[in-house]
Parts: sequence; structure tokens; C-alpha cells
Amino acid sequence: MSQEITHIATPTPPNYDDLLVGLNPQQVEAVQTIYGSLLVLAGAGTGKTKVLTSRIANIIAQGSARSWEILSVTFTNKAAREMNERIGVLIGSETGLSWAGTFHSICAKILRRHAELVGLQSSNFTILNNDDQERLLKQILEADNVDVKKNPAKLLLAIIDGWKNKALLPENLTAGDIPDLYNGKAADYYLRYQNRLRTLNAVDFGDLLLLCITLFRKFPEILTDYHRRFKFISVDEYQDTNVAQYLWLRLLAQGHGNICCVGDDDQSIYAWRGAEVGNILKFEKDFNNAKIIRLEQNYRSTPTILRAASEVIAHNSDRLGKTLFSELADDDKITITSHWDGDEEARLMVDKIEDLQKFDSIPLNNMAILVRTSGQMRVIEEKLITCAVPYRVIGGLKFYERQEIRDAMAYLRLVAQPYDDLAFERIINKPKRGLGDAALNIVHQHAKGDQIDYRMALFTASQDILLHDILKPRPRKALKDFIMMMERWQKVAPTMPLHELVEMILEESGYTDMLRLDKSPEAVGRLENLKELVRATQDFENLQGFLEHISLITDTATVTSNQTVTIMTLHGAKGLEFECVFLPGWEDGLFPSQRSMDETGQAGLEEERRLAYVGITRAKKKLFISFAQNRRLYNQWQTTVPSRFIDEIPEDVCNIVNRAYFSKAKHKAENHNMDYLNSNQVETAGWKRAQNQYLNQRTKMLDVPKRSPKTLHVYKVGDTISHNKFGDGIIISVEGERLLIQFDGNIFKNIMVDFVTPKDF
DNA sequence: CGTGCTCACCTTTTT
DNA sequence: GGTGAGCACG
Repeated sequence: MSQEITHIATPTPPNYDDLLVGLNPQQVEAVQTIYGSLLVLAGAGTGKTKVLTSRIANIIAQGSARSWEILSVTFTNKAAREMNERIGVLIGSETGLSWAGTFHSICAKILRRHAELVGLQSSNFTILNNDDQERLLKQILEADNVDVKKNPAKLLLAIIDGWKNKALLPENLTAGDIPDLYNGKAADYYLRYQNRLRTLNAVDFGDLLLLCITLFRKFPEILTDYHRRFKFISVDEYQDTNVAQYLWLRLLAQGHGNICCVGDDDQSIYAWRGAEVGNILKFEKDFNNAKIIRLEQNYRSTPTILRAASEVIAHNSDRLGKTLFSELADDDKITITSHWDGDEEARLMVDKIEDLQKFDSIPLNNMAILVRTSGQMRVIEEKLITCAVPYRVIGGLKFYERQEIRDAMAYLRLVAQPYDDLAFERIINKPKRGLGDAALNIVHQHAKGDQIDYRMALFTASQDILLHDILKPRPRKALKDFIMMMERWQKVAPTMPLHELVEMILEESGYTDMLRLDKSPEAVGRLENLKELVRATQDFENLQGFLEHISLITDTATVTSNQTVTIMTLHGAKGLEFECVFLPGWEDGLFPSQRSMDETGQAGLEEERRLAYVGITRAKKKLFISFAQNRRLYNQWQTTVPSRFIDEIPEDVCNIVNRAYFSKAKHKAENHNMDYLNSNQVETAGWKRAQNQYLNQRTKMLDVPKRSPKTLHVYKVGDTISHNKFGDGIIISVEGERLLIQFDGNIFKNIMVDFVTPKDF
């Protein structure tokens, strides 16, 4: 197994002295502590990545291990890639480490080698995403005549994921683990789900970890092999590990005990997906003779920003405690702005962005807008578009989650993996080929026989059906064509260049034709996306590798040098920094999220506070926090209260703009008895009525229609225009939807039409 | 079998 | 504002 790795040319060893240049004493100590177990408690902006990468380079410089003998684990692909690039630079090798990646990708890599040993049919197993998981569970529930409306599959998925995060297999569940839901049958469904996964030759994210642990426990000789292979282990974002990941690490570190974990308990924001802050809190107990080093000097933010962050986080109880300090020059105070509604908030934010760019010469890619939920992004995007400010969204709707891409992927999956029933179902009638629910039901029946569990894959069942006289002539022909088409692709797939294969499949299946005939405006974009997919496949040797890449990838955002503002969720912003950061939507209920507090109470609130801490500490120089007094959610208005986190920011480090709104909102909140914040406790019908009344009131008050009218204006050169920022102007040219407008002698390009209104309107 | 309509529900956060 | 489910109809 090691031949494939050892052929990499031995890199030039890094110069040991260079590694320590510019490091403070704590950082030096961390870099020099190579052996044994080490926990580096690294506050935000304290040079964590620098220490991690230098430490690994140091191990190599000392000759203690070579680049393929070090395991480096992170949580996101992006972090893994960046880390490995930096290590590569330090150790003078383009490839960096051979074993650097996310928990999941490394587990997948290990499992591919030993798939058969842990009950998988072959090493080309499919990795399912959330969507697939949910559909599978839904089928299982429906097969048991459960009303999926009352007992959503999503909830069951959350429960099962929770078990998997705790490394609990169906047979290990105790009565206390099983919730009083689904007639107490949740554990049965878990077992059935696992069985179904195995027949599909599929794993989910949790399985990647679990099966790896099972493998190590069942086959000690394999574990020993990996002990020999990984002489050193390095873990980033340790505060985000769950029980399964912790067990996995412990197993791997058992041999030599050389493990270094870096983390910050104040930045633990993934409890909802099983992260145990406890892991970092009890590190000393878990690993023998553990050494703890604290990094407390912050090199990122001004003292003002740091102060705000520290004061907010100080309200939390469960902390290891650190005192961050910064020696950077201090200038701006934090700006806290109150707005009437989300629209205004977004508009003024964009105004500010333009000003910062124009007057403070801050490049756009040094600015970020960090939101709590991706739903907040749309309004902001709209305003950015109208003002022609270039932006990029990270997270949100992902490329690989789009319909057409998932359809195309389903074709590919079925070619690679005939057992993949989920893929089969997805594309059996897409494009339409006369195989609707009726036909699909027959295939399902045939695959099941009279049993509850499936005895064969839908694909196999279809082949079988064609051998017998079961279907009527028309669907029979349709199914036959489909199966024969798939079989043909399966045959040629191994020998054909991947991108040609993909193109052929999309053409021959009629999928692209379906889109070409589709006259709806989104069809064009879909075709573009498919082209993009084909382009993406060119980087891959075979179907197998491509599918694995896709199923583990999340961050499609490539680091561009483009001048764009970044919009993303607070969760997505971890590990990043920007000169200016905007934190909109700081309203109780939205942030801190009401749901989080309802579900986990104080613990939920504390996690939200850590999220606030993460948000604040992303800013290097300028920080803007804002909230809206009224916000529209699902097309309905809600009154809101400023976030309690705003109150926790000391007054001497911030300026409050629109103090009138600010206090009015607070006052309103007190008089409303905060009923709306406890909406889940209010009888639904009554609540809706109250909301509608409020909406009507608002509508009358502001004299705005509930839905903005979609009037189409014809703009002509010479028309007078009014613009809410620049006043009156004259249109100089019209190009499609974009206008060239002159205001007071200044010419503005690319103004979108819905940003201006004709004078007489 | 396919399509086009209305309606309810929806939004945390991600590997 | 978007989507999936359910239903009526061709």
C-alpha cells in the first residue's frame, strides 16, 4: 500500500530557524512540542494556522517523520486545502502531506481499502447526502404506514444522525436513547435504514466515521498498520469534534500518543450536529500527560473589536477561559444601526459598502456580510444587484444541490453503481419516457416480493421484469429502452474519457433536449450549469473519483482575487477574516435564533453567543452591526427586538445610529409582552390572525401594497428619473435592463431599472 | 400518464 | 418568494 505514496520525490527539508521567525514565545513552544499529546487553546486571530503548519514543518525538519507519515485532519475541505498548501510551501513540496483532509474524506479513503471487511459490497460504495438520506427514511416510514406529515422523516434523520454522532449502532441503543416518538419505533427504523444502506452499497456521512471505527476495533492488525503509517496526528478545530470523531482519533493515537489538537472552546458552533465542547474541556483527562498551551495574543482585530467580543462571550458559563489582547492601533468604534425594516437595512448597508470603497479605498474583497440564516441573503443580494456592486455568495444554494446537477449526477451514479435505487428513482422518468408512478410501483413491488425489505435493487428488478410478461406493451418498451441504454453506458464507462461519457449520457438520455425544448427562462441557466458540470469532470480520471469528490465537497467557492463583497453565513465564516464586517439581522428570535433557544435552552443561547463571538472576531478594523424593527418573513411582517447580544457590547466601544428606532423597538417589545417571541406557545390560528392584522395595519400605515407591483416601464434616452440616493437624473443610454444615468454631472453606469423610478410615477 | 392549478408550509447553522 | 403535495382534468 505504501508504494503509491513513497514515489513522491523527497522534498527539500525546511530550515528549522526560519520556522520560528516572527513567532511569540507561546507559539514557539507549541511549534517545538512535537511528541506526546498537546492541546493548543488558540483564541480567534492568534495565529493558529501558522502554528499548526509550522509545527508540522518542524516535525519534518527535525527528521521525525516524512510528509506521508503525518495525518492532518480538519473539518472543511477549504481548511484542508489551505492548510496543505501552506505546509507545502513550508516544506518545499507541491503536494504537501499525503494524508491531509477532512474527517470524512480520510475515512472514505481508508474505507475504500477495506470496504468488504465492514459489510460493504465493494469499494465503489456511494456516499449519500442529506437529501438522499431523508428520501430513504421517508420510504421506510411510508412502508410502515406512518403519516409522514405528523412524523417527518427529517426529524427521524436528525435522531439517527444524533446517534451516529455519538457512535451508537442500532444494537448499542439503550432504552434511554430512544425518544418517545414514532411509536417508540425509531430504533427499528434505524436498523432498517442501515440494512437498506447496505443493500444499496451506500454509506452516509456518519457511517464513514462509524464503519472506520468498527474496522479498527474488529481488525487490530489493520489498526496497527495505521499506527505505523501515521506517526503524528494533527487536528484542527478540535472543539467541533463529536464523540465518533473523538473515538476515531483516540484509536489512531493509541499507538504512539503523538497527537496535537488545536481549538477554541469559545468558537464551538456545531453542537447541533453533535460537536461536544466536552471533548476539548476534558482533553487533559483523555490523553495521557497532555500539555496545554494558550495562545492569547490576537494579531487580527483592533482592541475595540476584541473588547466587544470578549465582553459578549464573558456572559457564557462553560468556558476554559482565555484573555485575548491586541496591540494593534485603535481607531474606529463599532457602528450599531437600527433600521425600520430589512429592506432599509440592506440598502444602507450597500450604501456604506460603496462609501468604504470610494472614500476609504477598501477593496471589496476585504468586506463581508455575515448572516445568521441563508434566508437573509436574498434581500441583500437584491440591493447589491440594483447598485451594481459585485458580490459572491458562499454557501446558500450550492451548485451540486441544483436540480439539473443532481439529475445528471443520478445518471452517473446509476452507471457507476446499479444498486443505487435512489438514483434510479430520480431519473427513471426524467426526461419523461412514459414510466410514471404506476410503472415505478410495479418495479418496487417486484423488487420487494412479499417481504418488507428489498430483495433486489430496482435496476435488477427492472431487468427481471423485462424477462417476464408483466408490463403492458408501451411501458414495457419504455423500460426496455431505458435499461438497455443504461447497460450500454455501463459497458463503455470504464474505457471512455469521463467528460465525453457525461456529455454522451446527457445527450442520449434526452436530458439536454428536454431543457432545450423548455422555453422557461430558467432552462437556459440549467443548460449552462450542465456545461459547467461537464467542464468540472475534465479534471477527473474516472467516474469513481469524480463521484467521491462531489459527495464530499461542499464549498464550491474557489478563492478568487475578484473584487467582490462576500456574503455568507456566520458558520461559513469561521477561520476567515475581513477588514470590514457587516453583521445584519441582530434581532432576538433571528439572532439568537428562537428555535435554538427553544430546543436546547441555555445551552442553545450560549452557542448562539459563541456564534456572535465568531462573527465579531472576523473583523480586523471596522465592524457594523444592525437590526431592523420590522422584518418580513415568508411574506409576513414581524415586529422585532434588538438582539440581547447588542446590549452586551459595552457602550464605550460603539456608536448607536438611529437611537430613536432603537429605544422604540425595545419599548415595543416590553409592551407586547414578547408574545411573538414565544410564537410556538401561542395557538397557531390566533397567532396567524394577529400577524395578518399587523400586516394590514402596516400596509395602511405605509401605503404600500402587500406585494410590490410588477409594473413594466419603458425607459427611453432623455427620460428624467428619480433615484433615492442621488436624486434626479437623466438617462443617457439604455442597454437591456441596464441604464447609463447622469446625476448632477456625474455619470453612473449599470444602474438596474428597478432601482430608479420615472419622475411621473 | 401528464399537466397545471391551488394550498400549506417553510428557514437555522454543515460534513 | 419558493416548493412540494394533492387534486381535477385532458
